[in-house]
Amino acid sequence: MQIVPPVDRARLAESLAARGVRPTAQRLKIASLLLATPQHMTAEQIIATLKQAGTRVSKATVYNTLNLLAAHGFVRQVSSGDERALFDSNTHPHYHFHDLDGGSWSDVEESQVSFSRFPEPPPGFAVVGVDLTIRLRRLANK
Amino acid sequence: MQIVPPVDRARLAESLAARGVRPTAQRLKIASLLLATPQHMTAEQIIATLKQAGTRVSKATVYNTLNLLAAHGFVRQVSSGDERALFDSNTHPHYHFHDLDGGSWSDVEESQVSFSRFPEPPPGFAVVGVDLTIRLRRLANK
DNA sequence: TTCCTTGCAAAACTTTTGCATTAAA
DNA sequence: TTTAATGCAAAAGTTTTGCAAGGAA
Repeated sequence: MQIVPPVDRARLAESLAARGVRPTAQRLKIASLLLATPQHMTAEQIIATLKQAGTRVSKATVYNTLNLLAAHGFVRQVSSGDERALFDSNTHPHYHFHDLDGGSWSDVEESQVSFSRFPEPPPGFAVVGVDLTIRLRRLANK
Repeated sequence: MQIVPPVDRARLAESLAARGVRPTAQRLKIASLLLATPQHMTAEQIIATLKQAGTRVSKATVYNTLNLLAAHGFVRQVSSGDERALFDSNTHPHYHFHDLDGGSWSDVEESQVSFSRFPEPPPGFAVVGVDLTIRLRRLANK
């Protein structure tokens, strides 16, 4: 199995450069892998996937790159509830389903949720984001 | 400053025993500290607070106790978004404000939020919980 | 050249575990 | 006395950092 990310490397390189991020080979590999589809991956999964594809990128570089991509808004870091950080390639506003049995995450489009009542932020504060995670369990099929 | 938790130790001991949890001195100290008011603490904060009050409880015991209390529903573990786990002494259904500048967390009552649109879980799954975190930033006071 | 990035190993952190000792039922 | 909990240190797991070597501007 070969990895052929449907991401335009040239365009990606431009985006990175436009933010002052030097588009190195390693960064392009990591970014195009993660951005290939809307998905959620841990650093470890990225390292494993790259290795499987014959690309060896050091752990330090993967972590540094993920933090860098997150800092510039190319990916979003999600609190997995477990121990390790998840990186989400969908940077549009959206929410999550979290399958507590299988551990997997999937996206819920923003339009699928609306609030008829929502609290005012405390004085002096502004709302800058809303994280909504819907926890799921598999139904017992009897 | 001395710690005098407004928690009835005898009643707390009963609650623990009722769940088959042996109410040891260390467990009562940790639980009464955390349950004194609705609050959010890390394991490290609990260790530090106990130490400041002259009580020395081992790290292992604090972690074990927090996991035990969480398993029995006396506290709830929250994904802090940072690295370390937060333990929330408010076990009623509720949501959170998270001050990204100060790092502090506060509660939002369940009644403060309602949904006029909410997604169906995928087939074969049931919704077992909803985590909502409203991220805040301090307004620039010009 | 000069500055930035990579990779490796080691360090830092948080949390868990093994095991002898101690406390609770 | 029997079973379970504590404390210590060491282990485990994830993420960061220091630094020499390599690559881009």
